[in-house]
Amino acid sequence: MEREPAAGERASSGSSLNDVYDMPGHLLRRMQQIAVSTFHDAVGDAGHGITPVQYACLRAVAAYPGEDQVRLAGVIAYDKTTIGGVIDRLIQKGFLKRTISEKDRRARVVHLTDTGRNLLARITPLVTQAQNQMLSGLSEQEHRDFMRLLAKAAITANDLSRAPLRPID
Amino acid sequence: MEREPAAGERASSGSSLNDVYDMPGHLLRRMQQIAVSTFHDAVGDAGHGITPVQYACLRAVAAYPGEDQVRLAGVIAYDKTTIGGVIDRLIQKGFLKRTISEKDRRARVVHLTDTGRNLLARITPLVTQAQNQMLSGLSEQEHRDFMRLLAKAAITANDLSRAPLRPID
DNA sequence: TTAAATTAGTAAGTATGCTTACTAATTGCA
DNA sequence: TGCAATTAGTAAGCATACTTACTAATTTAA
Repeated sequence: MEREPAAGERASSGSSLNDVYDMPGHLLRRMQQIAVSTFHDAVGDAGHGITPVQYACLRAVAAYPGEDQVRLAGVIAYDKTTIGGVIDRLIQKGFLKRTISEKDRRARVVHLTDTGRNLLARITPLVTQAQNQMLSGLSEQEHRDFMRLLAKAAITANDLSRAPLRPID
Repeated sequence: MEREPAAGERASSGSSLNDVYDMPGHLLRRMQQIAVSTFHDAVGDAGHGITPVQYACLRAVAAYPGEDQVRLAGVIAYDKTTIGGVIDRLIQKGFLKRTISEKDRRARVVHLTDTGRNLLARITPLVTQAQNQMLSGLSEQEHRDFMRLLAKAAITANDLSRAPLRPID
């Protein structure tokens, strides 16, 4: 009834791409999963239910106040439809405000509220702590090497993603 | 009306964690985004709409045919509620079949169909190609270093995620 | 200068990836 | 043995993260 899988279809214990565990895609998904977990563990109730994506969005608005949604999306490499919903929820929570641009009536420009600014200042140290905890299995030298290679890979592959990073200026 | 952000809240151009771009969480999210894009670009129509997550699930079933959903989830570090939906869609597409376990009537055991096995064999080379393309900005030595550090980080931080890897055996 | 092309944003649809809460089945222990 | 605790799975809810398709506003170019 049930055919056994061919040898090549089984997980190998070798070190080539025969094993899912050796695929960058799998390991990157794992690390992202871990990043989200440690974010929530570290920020906890201090974040009023803020998510990693929402945190990055607040950072982007803090760095570029008064920018429109498309440009903010570019700063952190979000899809424009994604950032719309993220901003909706941050407005709902009282951390952002959105107004129609005076220069271009299609565009909506975004600003932090005082509450949003306070939240950002309050949780940023917790986020930093989570970021370090996530890589605590690496030595300091390994940590530096890893970050360098990760940044290099992300920069050179930037245009391969659907929502590339588009820096302002 | 609008208070300007304090200096510490602006994106710095330095190299510490003051800048979102230097945070592992941001870069890992970026690389995951890139991984998903390159997967779809490489697999294209040959995959019948298969996703990276569905692909990993098929690999897990190929490696461990006849396992139940919880153990399959553990093999690839998926949440058990996530893998339920993934398997639903793979059954819908005709790549998997699910039956009630004879040993434990709570459990559902999963097998590949012939169609699923064929798909897996057909697209695996394309997936491998995508995995390499994603890291094509790194030299061969950097690629090896990166993979070593990525695997080390993922292994040591395994229990920090909500759905840790739980190998069978 | 007006029509075409582009751009900003939203809407609807699908697939992760969690959370909490629940049912049903099994296990363990007093 | 019998009841409590555990376990497998699903359901419902929410937040990314994309896709395609659309409206409205602005730019470009003939």
